[in-house]
Amino acid sequence: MAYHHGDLKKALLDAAVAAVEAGGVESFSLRKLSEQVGVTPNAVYRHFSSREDLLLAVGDLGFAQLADAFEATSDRDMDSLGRSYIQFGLQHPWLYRLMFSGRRTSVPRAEDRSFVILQEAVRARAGGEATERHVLQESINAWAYVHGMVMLLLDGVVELDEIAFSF
Amino acid sequence: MAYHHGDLKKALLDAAVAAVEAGGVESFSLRKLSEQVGVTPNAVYRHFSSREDLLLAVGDLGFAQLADAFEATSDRDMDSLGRSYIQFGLQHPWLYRLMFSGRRTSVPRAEDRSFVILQEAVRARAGGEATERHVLQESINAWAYVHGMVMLLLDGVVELDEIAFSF
DNA sequence: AAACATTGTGTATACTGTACACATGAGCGT
DNA sequence: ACGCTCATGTGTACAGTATACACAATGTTT
Repeated sequence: MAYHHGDLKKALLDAAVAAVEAGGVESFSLRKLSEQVGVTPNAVYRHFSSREDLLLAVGDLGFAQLADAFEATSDRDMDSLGRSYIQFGLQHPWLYRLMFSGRRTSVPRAEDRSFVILQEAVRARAGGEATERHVLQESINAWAYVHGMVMLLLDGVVELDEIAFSF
Repeated sequence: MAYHHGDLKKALLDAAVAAVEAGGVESFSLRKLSEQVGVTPNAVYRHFSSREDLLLAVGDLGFAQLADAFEATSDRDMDSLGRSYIQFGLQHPWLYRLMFSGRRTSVPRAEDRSFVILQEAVRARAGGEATERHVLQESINAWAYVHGMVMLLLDGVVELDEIAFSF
């Protein structure tokens, strides 16, 4: 048997992301995952303390990807950022759901690159004379708006062609 | 053994709602549920074709409760309705999550009492000369906004005292 | 080469949803 | 009142799940 897989942790994470994106959290199984990677179920426990811990890591990876997509948007006005955000959600429906499934007691924010970019856009639009609290509140409002829109789209409550997205 | 429980279906549904509200979908177990109600696990299958089917019914019940709360709001302007909506979400965090967990291929809307009330509020604010399409779009926007806000609150991303909720 | 730590395997357990055959008893027609 | 029928429950069984614990294989350090 080939012990020492190479970088099993990364392999597991990648496969886990793929599995979640394919079928969602509910269909995700440690055993199936380990079999795919070609390793015993228990091997997973050397790198993650539990299934839940692994899913948490997958979620973090999702947030990182989202931040990447955010940084990659050329025009950093609120409208463009909003569209990027929604696009990401639609491209990674199950991963996005996992990120906001309430597993983590608190989703990162201050440390989050995405939120910083959003706040800058809000500040830019406000035009200089805006209190920090106002910027924060408007950022939250904007986030809530696009987040809700993604969720409604993912749930099939609304269709893309019937929404009028704008700030 | 006491066959014919009386109204087992209702008893199961009630207990299921309670279980979901207590610990969320992931901790929900058919066996624990049946034990609580005092019946064999398989008895459940006389009334629901699967665990998933049962959870779907629980979700529907959640939507009905939400509509009740919506109808109970005295001032049916958008602000009051929005606050009712958010309050419901915060009072039933796990149930609310279940309702928007993507189990149902499409969440009801046209048949939904809540959405009708929302549309009336939007129409009232628009002041008469608004196309139906515009009313629909604004309703969706409003829904996305409050829905996203509830989700961010439930996830602990934002706190109640730092949001500035308004339309 | 020998000792040690890391990272995998093997075995076992308790729990899950659910399929299938059977038992119970309520409500009906006679 | 009797027996038939059928809805609604039980009993048994199975495959799949996460995961705890002891052990084996490998990589690393001395």
